[in-house]
Amino acid sequence: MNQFNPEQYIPQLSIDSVIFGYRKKQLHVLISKMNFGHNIYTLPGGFISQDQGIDEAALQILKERTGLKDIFLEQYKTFGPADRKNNPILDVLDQDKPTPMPDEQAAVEWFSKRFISIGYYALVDINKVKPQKTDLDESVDWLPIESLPSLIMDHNQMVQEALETLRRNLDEKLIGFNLLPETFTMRELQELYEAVYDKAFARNNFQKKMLSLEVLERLEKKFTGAANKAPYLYRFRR
Amino acid sequence: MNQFNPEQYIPQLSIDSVIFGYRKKQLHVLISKMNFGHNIYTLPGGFISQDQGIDEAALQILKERTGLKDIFLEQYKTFGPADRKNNPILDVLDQDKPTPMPDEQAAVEWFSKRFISIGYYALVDINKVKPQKTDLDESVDWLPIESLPSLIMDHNQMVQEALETLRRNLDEKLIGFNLLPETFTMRELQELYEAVYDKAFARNNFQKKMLSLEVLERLEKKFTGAANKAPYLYRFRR
DNA sequence: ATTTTATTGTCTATAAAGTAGACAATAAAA
DNA sequence: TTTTATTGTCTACTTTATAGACAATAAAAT
Repeated sequence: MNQFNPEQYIPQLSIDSVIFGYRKKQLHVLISKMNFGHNIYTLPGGFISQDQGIDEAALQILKERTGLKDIFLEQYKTFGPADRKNNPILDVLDQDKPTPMPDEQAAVEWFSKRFISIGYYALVDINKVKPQKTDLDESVDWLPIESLPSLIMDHNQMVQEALETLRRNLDEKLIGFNLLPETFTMRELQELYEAVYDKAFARNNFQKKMLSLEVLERLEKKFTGAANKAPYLYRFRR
Repeated sequence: MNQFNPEQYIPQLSIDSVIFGYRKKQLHVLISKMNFGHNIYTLPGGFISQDQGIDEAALQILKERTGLKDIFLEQYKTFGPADRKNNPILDVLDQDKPTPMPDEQAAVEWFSKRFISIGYYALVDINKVKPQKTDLDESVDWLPIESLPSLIMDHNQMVQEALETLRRNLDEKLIGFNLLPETFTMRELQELYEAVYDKAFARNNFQKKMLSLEVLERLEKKFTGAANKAPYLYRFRR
């Protein structure tokens, strides 16, 4: 099974996913560091099998990297300027050093073309994910979106536009709950919103607004041991 | 210059554009009827030259079909289920009847693969457009969006999703003016909004809202000859 | 010349939604 | 028992949205 064969995969077309997680009041993105070249960082991505739909392909990539199969996943934009080539990988292939690629010749041919990438973004409960490495990854880690390294090609821009899409959709489509554990306090929900919009919200009005949406189910109180009134736990009602 | 050569054009990838125009209180879409087969209707589309960015390619297609070069054009979604093939064209090619294709063999090979299409939508002043035919068009016409024929592949769905995108963006991005002539009355603007949302608006409040946006420049009155108060003309201030 | 008709521009009143300030309730430490 | 930090909610105020009303007016009808 050759990854770089146009008979099996669609050439010049890739899928890249911005996988969002939330931890310590910060949005994080799953980033892979490749196990060749020097400090080549990329978004989790892959190619489209000839017999897979694009949503299906994106979901498979997500399963491979996160181990999860029930995931919020949405296409947001396709990126395709004329000069969009994976030069860092080509450079490595040119250097005649061994790489983990099965067929170097096919890889060179494959990557020497310009690529168009369909961008997806995903929202996951960061605690449920065990980042999985593929053959080409040295490591796969959650990095805070505020301090990402320089990514390959236009991947930094892809993250930025995914974030803009998330901001547009968070309120309207009520998708923020995908980033939280099953139960959470109102404060935790607010802190998530503040992380996404990078902006403070008034506590009283935030609570009023959220409760008015009638999508939250109030559960028992959460006694944390802190010297103050215990907050209620909530669950997303679906 | 072969249209169906992967050296020159990206294989398995196409661009299709939903070109919106506005006339007689109705949204219209530019639809081409192909000059082979029977009643094959499609969105204006094309392929991506190896040396063109996707936005560039979409713009070129638009220029070819409308004659306009300054156009509101935006990508909205990419369509790519696994079984997305252009069967109607393949059927015609199979029939061994003459078609306007330059190289039938190359065409068969080209179209026998599954295609992924990047969807764009455009807003134009319908009066400025002279629909242009290509070699493959029998006719290119403005059809009311409410009464489109059955289009090829998933093009009807592409129109529907383009309309949903237009509805989401009309207010926020103030792009409706691209569908109107240089000057227009408040009633004409309101009728456009009503056509897009398929919904009536209150005249007094619509005017108040539009004026509060401070993007309209009030010009002289328009004397139509009608037996009533003459409305002001407005221009979009940019 | 005056009245009539259809439409326009804008005003006011009311309703709904968003924002800001206040305070009692409370879990655990002091 | 008091203190502290936080939570849940109330009220007042501001802004925005919705609904009803009416004078102004261009041209036809009288």
